[in-house]
Amino acid sequence: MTTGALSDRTSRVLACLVKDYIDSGEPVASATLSRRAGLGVSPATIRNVLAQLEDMGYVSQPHTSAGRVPTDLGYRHYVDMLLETRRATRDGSSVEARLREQAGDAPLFDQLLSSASHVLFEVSHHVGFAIAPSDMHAIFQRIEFVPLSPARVLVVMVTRGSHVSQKVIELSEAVAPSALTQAANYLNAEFAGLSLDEVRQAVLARLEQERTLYDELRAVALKLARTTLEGIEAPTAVFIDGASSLAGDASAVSAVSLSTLRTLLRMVEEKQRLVRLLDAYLDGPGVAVVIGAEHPDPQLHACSLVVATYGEGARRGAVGVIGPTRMHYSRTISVVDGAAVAVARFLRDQN
Amino acid sequence: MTTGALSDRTSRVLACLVKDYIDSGEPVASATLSRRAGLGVSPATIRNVLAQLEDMGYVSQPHTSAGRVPTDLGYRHYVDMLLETRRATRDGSSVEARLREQAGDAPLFDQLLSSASHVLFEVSHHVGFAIAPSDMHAIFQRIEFVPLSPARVLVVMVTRGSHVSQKVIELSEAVAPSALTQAANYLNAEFAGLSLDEVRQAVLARLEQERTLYDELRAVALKLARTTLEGIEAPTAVFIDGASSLAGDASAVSAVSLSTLRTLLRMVEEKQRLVRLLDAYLDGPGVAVVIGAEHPDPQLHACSLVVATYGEGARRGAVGVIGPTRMHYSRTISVVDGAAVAVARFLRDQN
DNA sequence: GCTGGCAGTCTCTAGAGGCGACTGCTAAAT
DNA sequence: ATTTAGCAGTCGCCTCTAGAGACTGCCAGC
Repeated sequence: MTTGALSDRTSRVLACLVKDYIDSGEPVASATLSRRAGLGVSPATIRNVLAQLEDMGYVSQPHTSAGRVPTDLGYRHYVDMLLETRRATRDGSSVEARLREQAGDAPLFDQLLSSASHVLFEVSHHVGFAIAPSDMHAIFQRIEFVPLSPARVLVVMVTRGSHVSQKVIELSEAVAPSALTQAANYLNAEFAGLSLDEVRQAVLARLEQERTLYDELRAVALKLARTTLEGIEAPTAVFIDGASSLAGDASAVSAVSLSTLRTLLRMVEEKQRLVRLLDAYLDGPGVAVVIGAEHPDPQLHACSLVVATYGEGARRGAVGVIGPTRMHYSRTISVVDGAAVAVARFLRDQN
Repeated sequence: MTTGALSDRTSRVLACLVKDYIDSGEPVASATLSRRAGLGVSPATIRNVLAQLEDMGYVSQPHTSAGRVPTDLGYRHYVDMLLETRRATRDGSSVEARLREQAGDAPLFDQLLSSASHVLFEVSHHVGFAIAPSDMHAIFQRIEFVPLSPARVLVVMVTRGSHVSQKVIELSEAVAPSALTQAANYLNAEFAGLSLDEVRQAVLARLEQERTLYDELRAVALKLARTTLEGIEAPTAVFIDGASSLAGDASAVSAVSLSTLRTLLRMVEEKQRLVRLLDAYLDGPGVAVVIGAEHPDPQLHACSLVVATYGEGARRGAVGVIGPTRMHYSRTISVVDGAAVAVARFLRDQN
């Protein structure tokens, strides 16, 4: 028997073991499997099968006289089976309905993502998250200058997806409110629709070109734009919900160790960490599952990640769930997939 | 000896006990106090004092043959002493420096508060928070309409303190972009500087008054304003940092129970809960400390709250720290006080 | 009023023993 | 060759016990 292909019976025993362990959280005994797997074989036979599975690394024993527990590889086999059979039977309608109810009819995209993370949390009881496409907010739509004091200006910049960034800039010299308005008009007329990078370059080019500026208005506008774009990064918007569930998990079993808990909480605080973690998995389409030790970060070896992408090309974002390795994969995969489909549809409908 | 006034020696013993317990986390023995209190009396004498303190409810024994642990009342006495002596020796300069470094030179007020919560967390190693004055964002400064599609408009509203609110509204009929611009100009000219409530009322009044509207531009502007102000609440801005430290606390001692942990985490998620909790303590000026069972919420009986207000009158906000009852009060009070002073100064400088 | 000494109380830890839950192995059955 | 039944063996967990250590409370003397 080669590693890749398990016989039908062996595979079935493994699947039953994983399911049982996910439900009970306790090592599964051969007698239990004999009763539940529906194979009509005795515990002794199951024991033989289990011995093979253990040799191949799919299950392990916490101690000599205990039942079997799935290893990460065991989960992997189970999840792959699930993903295989799912292709036919996806049904995210209930998630989509919930999302609609939660987010309202005409949400901002950010609101939709926030709702998505919330729904994922509520349904899965694990930490839910949603990430906007990285270029989401990178297209310049509009700029506005609000005078605060003669030499201080609040800049409000709207980028695609109705995202609003703000910044206060200090001017070297006073600028009249009317000049600010005109500067904004000029910039809006000239640059709307370009990417932030393109705007940046265009602004610098023109400042260079028209070094001897007759038109003082333009000069002010371009300088303001330059200052505004300095150091403004369109940050990837990340929404996370359900951090409080971590405490619940920790009480149930200490399967999720405290250091893991802290890593996750810190991730909630520094959301960029999550983005970095996910970058590696944002390639393929559909639902991906990362289990335990498959994570690069050793602190997350006790966690699994279920993530699905939405959107296409560069405008690709992700939604997903982070929970303990022992999670209800079947339901979680359904839910995450449903959420991704719903978000994708919203995005399509809007364009 | 009456309850209110402890003799000098008794008070000193209590203070020493509290300090020691805060450092060590373990019941303090009479011998230890005899050594450290600097009173030059034998353990037996200390035992007599402790027996009195126990009668009066300032300390308790976890079990018969253990040292003493301060009760909430004991902490209270200690903290009151601290607050008394602090009046002379406040020194928040290091906190202010840190805050400046963290927030940069010309931060938005929201950024300042966010930095404040972060600094409080870093210095105290407990959960730090900062709350903006409730009316902070309630003065209308400017409005802007960005067309998304013929019948959908993104409204960007700037209120005092450079706070930006946004909302998408659906129009019953298409409005030309130029009309939107003019509407914004009109509203900005008419209503800047009024409170949101005043704006709301004024808009309704004018709509009523000029029922037969010649000026279509005005009609559009007022209707847009009405729709915008519907259901827009200037939410109290709350910043919290350091939730991940909770996990650390929980590992150190389970003094902070899991249900408490969950309550706090949920508070981080639903920030309005924190505001509600604090409302009761936002009356007086200066630093307030709420210890253990003094909290109305029984889930927080294991926690203490150190909070200071800044600003005056209705424009009063708060900064503070939430941590276990056994926290380093002396340092925490310093830090919170320093942060409040720094924020207050920033607010004063800006006006 | 303070102090030294002593008996008493309680926790904590380590070790022993019994119980229960499974497995691995072997030998017989299919 | 596969499956099964039975049995011996292993290990975790719980309880019980005993001993050590840490303090206190109280009493008698200063």
